[in-house]
Amino acid sequence: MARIVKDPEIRRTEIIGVAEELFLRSGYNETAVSDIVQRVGVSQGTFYYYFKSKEDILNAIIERYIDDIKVGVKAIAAKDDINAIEKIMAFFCFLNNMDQGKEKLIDYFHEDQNVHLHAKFEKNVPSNIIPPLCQMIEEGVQEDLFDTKNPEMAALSIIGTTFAISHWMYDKEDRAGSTKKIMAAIFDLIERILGAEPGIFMEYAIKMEGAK
Amino acid sequence: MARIVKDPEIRRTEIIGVAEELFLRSGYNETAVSDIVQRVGVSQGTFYYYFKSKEDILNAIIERYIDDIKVGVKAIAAKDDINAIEKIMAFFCFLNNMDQGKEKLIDYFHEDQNVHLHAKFEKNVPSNIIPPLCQMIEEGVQEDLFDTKNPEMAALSIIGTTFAISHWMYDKEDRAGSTKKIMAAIFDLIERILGAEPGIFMEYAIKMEGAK
DNA sequence: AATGAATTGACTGACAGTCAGTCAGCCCAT
DNA sequence: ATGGGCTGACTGACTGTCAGTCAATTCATT
Repeated sequence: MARIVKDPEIRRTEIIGVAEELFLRSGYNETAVSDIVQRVGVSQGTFYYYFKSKEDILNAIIERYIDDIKVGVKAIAAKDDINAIEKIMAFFCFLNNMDQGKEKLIDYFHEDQNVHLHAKFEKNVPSNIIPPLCQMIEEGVQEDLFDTKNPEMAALSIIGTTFAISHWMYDKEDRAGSTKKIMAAIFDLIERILGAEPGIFMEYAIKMEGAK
Repeated sequence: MARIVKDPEIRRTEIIGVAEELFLRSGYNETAVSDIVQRVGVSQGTFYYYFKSKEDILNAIIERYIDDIKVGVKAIAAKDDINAIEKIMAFFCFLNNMDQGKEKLIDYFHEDQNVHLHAKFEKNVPSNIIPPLCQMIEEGVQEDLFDTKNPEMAALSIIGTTFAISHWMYDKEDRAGSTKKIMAAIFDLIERILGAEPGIFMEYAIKMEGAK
């Protein structure tokens, strides 16, 4: 085959991109390293020059997602024109709307073939988003919007609750049904966990809806 | 090899038992089907006579765990000499103390090699324990111990919170440290989620501690 | 020209899964 | 009671696939 040398950075990114596409389309186990290299147009050896194993490239993909999240969340946390409640809401919108080109990440993850990807992702998310979320909560406590002794635990509880509910909704078939009702329930739970005034998140949601 | 015919029920159980042991000891990916059959003393073909794939036997193992949980939880839910708070606490003790012979399941699951097992497990737990947990919560609402409009969401939140915190604790090294403090934090969160009187879970915990 | 980094692709070993065939033990006709 | 037929548990050699290796080769730089 014609031998094309590229900047290692580019090559690496190229391989990751193709791997990601194939993993999401067909699943991690169902995608062979040979499928990846064929599509990139390099040899099997090149793959192993850049990644020490198939698992390794999966980690690299996950890391990219996590980095995207980190950047987005940091940007929200740094804003100074909105209060803690608005930040936490923006944070949720951001997480739920994260996509990978054409489709929502959250949709991909709930396909059964992607348990492995999903598990790795959820295992790594908390350590990266708890700190900024925690910071937002502390901010809210200072602003007297929230009342909690342990912001870290509250942050964990919110993340855990969100994961659990999103899994639950996916296993039910009628998930198209009542997004509104579920949002209300999540807001209610977050308010309780944070010790916020009942109904205040919904108020903000309506206000923000009206604003645009 | 000497040909020994056994009751299919026995054989199946035998194979599942060995597979479980090897998966937990060395991890799912690291255990070959040939390892399993060698140890059971049957041929490769026998394995595939009973299970349609390697993944299939993993599902069977998970199903056994889930069944154990179902039985335990049902027993707690059915008790009529304790109230909803005590039931929920009993439920947590039960989950945390579930073991597989010598060691806690929760410990196994947090070893990195067992992500696959763990992910499958957590994916299947909610649909089985939400209903009875939900029932306990409804009971508590009727007894005026809890105040929530949506017991199902509360149950999900509790499960999600518990998972998130237990993962979090495992990733921190200092987890031996302050079990007491974490328990207090979890109780606080559960009280908030359920709309229970602050501190009431801890009160019960102390009472129960004293009782034995 | 020499050095090292990038690339190749044929190769290996391991493993999941298959399949044609064997055999234990039961049932039933003689 | 006995043996022939039958079923379903069981065998193990075999296949195809795939992750990962490595010696050889080419390209870029100095």
